[in-house]
Amino acid sequence: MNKQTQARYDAKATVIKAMAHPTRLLIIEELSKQEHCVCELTDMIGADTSTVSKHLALLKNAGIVSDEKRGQMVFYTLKMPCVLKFLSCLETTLIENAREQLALVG
Amino acid sequence: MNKQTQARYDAKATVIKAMAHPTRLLIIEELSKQEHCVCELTDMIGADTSTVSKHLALLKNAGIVSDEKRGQMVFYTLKMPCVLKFLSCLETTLIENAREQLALVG
DNA sequence: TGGCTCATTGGTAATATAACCAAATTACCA
DNA sequence: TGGTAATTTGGTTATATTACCAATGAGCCA
Repeated sequence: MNKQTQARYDAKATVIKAMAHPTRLLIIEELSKQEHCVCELTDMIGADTSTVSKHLALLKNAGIVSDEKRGQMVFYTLKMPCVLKFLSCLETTLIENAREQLALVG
Repeated sequence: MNKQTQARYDAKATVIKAMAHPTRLLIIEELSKQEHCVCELTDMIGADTSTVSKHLALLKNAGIVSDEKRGQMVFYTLKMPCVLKFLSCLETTLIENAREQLALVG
């Protein structure tokens, strides 16, 4: 395979990998409604602050969210709204898949 | 967090995780053009057959592709066309991100 | 300044992923 | 039936991911 083509697949995979975690999906969906500081997200998620911070750093690195420091707090915003369409398509597909499974069973 | 909500995030993450690999993205894009047998995909990818087979099993398990055996060969088909829209949105975002990076430098 | 809160970074251990080789399975055909 | 090709499965090793704790950095205010 072409080197440039490979690089493009790698770049896309990096972004998708950043989405590929339940906690980070929750973050994305919450940020799609409104911006949040790390502390709010930490409350919602119920994990250690450092864990949440690392998830956010990963999302930021992938270009999915952006951050802004205001006072002591850091607010995160969703930067890539098109991921939402995908997530809703995913939801639909999951429901369909479940229906199929059910049909197989009886 | 709610147990059911958590389960939904897990299910979505599973599908996205299945996409989160350069080789599997290549497979998805190729299958979006037409069905392919494992041997054809193996040629394109240039990895061991067993490696490709495992990538395909993962995609199938996630409900992204489906397979059909015809003779000795197994043909794979894309089952979730909406992933393509997402990939093109991703492409756009990557270009935008690159432009931003460039702007920061020069 | 000193102490408090919010957030990030470093370290470590447990788990998950991914590649290859080897072996097993399935279908075809001489 | 024996042999060959296409796939899958099992095993192993190297690497990546993730969670938590501890320590650090940054901003606020009494």
